[in-house]
Amino acid sequence: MFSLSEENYLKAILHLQKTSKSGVSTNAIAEEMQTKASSVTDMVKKLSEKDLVIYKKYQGVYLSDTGRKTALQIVRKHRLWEVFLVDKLSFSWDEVHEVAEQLEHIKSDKLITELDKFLEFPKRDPHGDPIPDAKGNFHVANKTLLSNLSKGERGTLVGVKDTSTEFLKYLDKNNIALGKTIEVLDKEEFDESMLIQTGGKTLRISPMVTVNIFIKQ
Amino acid sequence: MFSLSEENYLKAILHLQKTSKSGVSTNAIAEEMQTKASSVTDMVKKLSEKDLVIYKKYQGVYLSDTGRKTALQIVRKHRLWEVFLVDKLSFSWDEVHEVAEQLEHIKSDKLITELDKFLEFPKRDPHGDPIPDAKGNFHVANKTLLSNLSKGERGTLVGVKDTSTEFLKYLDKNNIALGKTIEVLDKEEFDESMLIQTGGKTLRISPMVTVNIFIKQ
DNA sequence: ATTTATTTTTAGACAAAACTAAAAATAAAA
DNA sequence: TTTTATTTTTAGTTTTGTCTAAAAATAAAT
Ligand SMILES: [Mn+2]
Ligand SMILES: [Mn+2]
Ligand SMILES: [Mn+2]
Ligand SMILES: [Mn+2]
Repeated sequence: MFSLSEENYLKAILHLQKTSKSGVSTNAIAEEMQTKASSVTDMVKKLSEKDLVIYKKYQGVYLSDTGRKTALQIVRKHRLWEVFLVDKLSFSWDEVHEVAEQLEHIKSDKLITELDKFLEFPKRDPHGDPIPDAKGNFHVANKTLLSNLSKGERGTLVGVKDTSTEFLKYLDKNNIALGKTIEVLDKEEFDESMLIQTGGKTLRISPMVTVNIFIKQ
Repeated sequence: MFSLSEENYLKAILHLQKTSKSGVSTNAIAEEMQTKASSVTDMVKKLSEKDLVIYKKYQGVYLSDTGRKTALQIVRKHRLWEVFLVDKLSFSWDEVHEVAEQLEHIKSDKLITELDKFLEFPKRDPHGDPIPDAKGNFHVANKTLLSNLSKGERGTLVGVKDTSTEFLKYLDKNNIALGKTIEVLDKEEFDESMLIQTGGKTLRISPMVTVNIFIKQ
């Protein structure tokens, strides 16, 4: 259907449009895809030809309905494979992304239907992100950043914003994990750092950490 | 490491060199890969540059040690994925090939190690073909074609030579399956057709069938 | 409202992997 | 052993996706 490259562009645009009211800029896509702006312009023209995006010169790019649907199916595959790797093949959550980046491009409807069934229809991936269903629908959790909590408040860790290996390994090292309760024992006004309690331990974390953890209260 | 195309060429050459004492010809590769001879020459030069094959103009091509090793790892991945699809995702043996052709190119050592473990180190794929281990070693079964059996002889079906969907579906339809016992009730001299008994049924099969079934006596 | 800076697009080039058409080498036939 | 047929290689294109460098458009600053 679509090339590996086209699929990656669609996914990148889907990701970027969540954090911008207007169209997604050429430079933003280039940054996200680790490529050059001129390459982005070329590809965006091609996607526009195929009616996967709406594009007017210098005006940024928007996903069309089919473009959005296609992108959501790639995301679905990516996240289902991540669940597979963690639940069945004992990967840790910081090891799955690279492999899922490859697996998400395998073309087979039956494969993904059966994988979903085999995994017992998971609703979230190992990082807490929702898994779209076959029609592209998914449940958006009402979550907030840990940085928004005040002293004395508590909640459950339901997701991470930064999914880099470095960050995830840092969390592992400090016993901070998905599903665990976090309580804000203290919040330093000066640097916005927090003293938290989780997994039976008390530790101080910097704002770089608190703005990358999603909490459900 | 190697491109998808390079990997497919190596696999094709590995496959072809089993049935030819001398070097594998350009035309044979072209036929196997559904491409043109000129394309093969180009790629063979490239593989030769990378020391994956030994190639002298007009003399055919041979796999080098690293070429053979690489090809065997692709075969290993292909067959492990086929086992996964049949054993875990309820694919039938005639549906797996196309998907395995894609999955065999996923690059991750951990993935294949863990998959092997998850499947409990299978020795053969759903078509009875041996699965090379991480070092490229595999067990060659002493099997013979059903067509070589005489009236009265029997054996177990341990493999198929033709793995096309059409052939496999024909076998399914007639209750002929891997692991089942087959007894030759009669052999017609004139057209080499056979009357066989398997799965509690008696049926007559043509030589097109008998030369594509491997038996262990 | 100009000037300056930034972003985006165009123009031209390149590498990978395929193709067609023609030339060269090898194999088969006369 | 010539002649003919087949196989293989070369030469020149094409497509996809990328790049650099330069031009054009938009945004920011004076
Ligand atoms: Mn991921
Ligand atoms: Mn994820
Ligand atoms: Mn196969
Ligand atoms: Mn097989």
